[in-house]
Amino acid sequence: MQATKYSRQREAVKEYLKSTYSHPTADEVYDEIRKIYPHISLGTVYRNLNLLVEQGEAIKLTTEGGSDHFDGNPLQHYHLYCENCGRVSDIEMEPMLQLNTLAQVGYAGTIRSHALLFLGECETCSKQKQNK
Amino acid sequence: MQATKYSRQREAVKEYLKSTYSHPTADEVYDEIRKIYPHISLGTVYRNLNLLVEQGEAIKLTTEGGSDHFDGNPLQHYHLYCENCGRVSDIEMEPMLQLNTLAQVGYAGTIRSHALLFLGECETCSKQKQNK
DNA sequence: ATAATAACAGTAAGAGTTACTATTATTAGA
DNA sequence: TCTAATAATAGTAACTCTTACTGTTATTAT
Repeated sequence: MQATKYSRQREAVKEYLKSTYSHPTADEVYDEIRKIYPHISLGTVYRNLNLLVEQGEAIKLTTEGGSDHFDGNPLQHYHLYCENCGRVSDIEMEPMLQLNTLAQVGYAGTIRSHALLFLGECETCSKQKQNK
Repeated sequence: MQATKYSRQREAVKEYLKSTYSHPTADEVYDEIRKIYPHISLGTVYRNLNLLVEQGEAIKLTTEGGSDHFDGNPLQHYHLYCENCGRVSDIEMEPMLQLNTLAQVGYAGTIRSHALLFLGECETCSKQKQNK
């Protein structure tokens, strides 16, 4: 089997993800980590992000905005995708596990979980539009 | 301004989308339409799919599975993404508009709508696993 | 019929992500 | 502490999905 070896690059990726609420894309993580490890490669960032997701340390968020976003908080919670700036922010709302049950009624397959993404505008973009 | 001209290719794409529940990807639409118009180009399929979405005739579904899926039923409803085969199927369940309200509580930005995607296994894949 | 132009086919290019390869870092054991 | 095994890396190439470009064709209004 494949033992996981320590690496400072992975540690840096993990630390950064755990320290921010910005839900960065792989590219944004790359830009950030390069401040500490200027020679880190984008592939390493992707590999480690995916590894963290596999290990349950992070979550991958697929949006309509092209690139995936990553969240260092693996506890189930919901997000808003800002249709104006593309940023993702946390929504403070209880997980609605009953949605799975409701969906299962009348569905012949198996519901395992759900991904709920709110669409609209983040605080910053909302305020900017008000000032016009 | 840009008047929309008729085209048989677009009509074929629209007809196919309206006639199926398979939630095809652009590539699957391409394969289907080529049976009638063997020289249609993939770019034409993409252009028309996006046009139909803009016109409110179809919906684009972004999943973790790489390519987007398209649905010719523009009325709000939910879907299941099969984590086994990648197919998308309809979930018969009332739209939960109250989710937007719940999310808006305590969120400083603007909630406009939501995308709810169930994850699990479609009927076919569920049954296959039972038979093992 | 003709002229204007939207849409097309075919192809190239772009974005995001993963795969490959030679080198480096980590780790377990002598 | 040195050594051998090997996981992880950097750098780059390749891949998938999607959009953009260009010369040609189809549609539409006159």
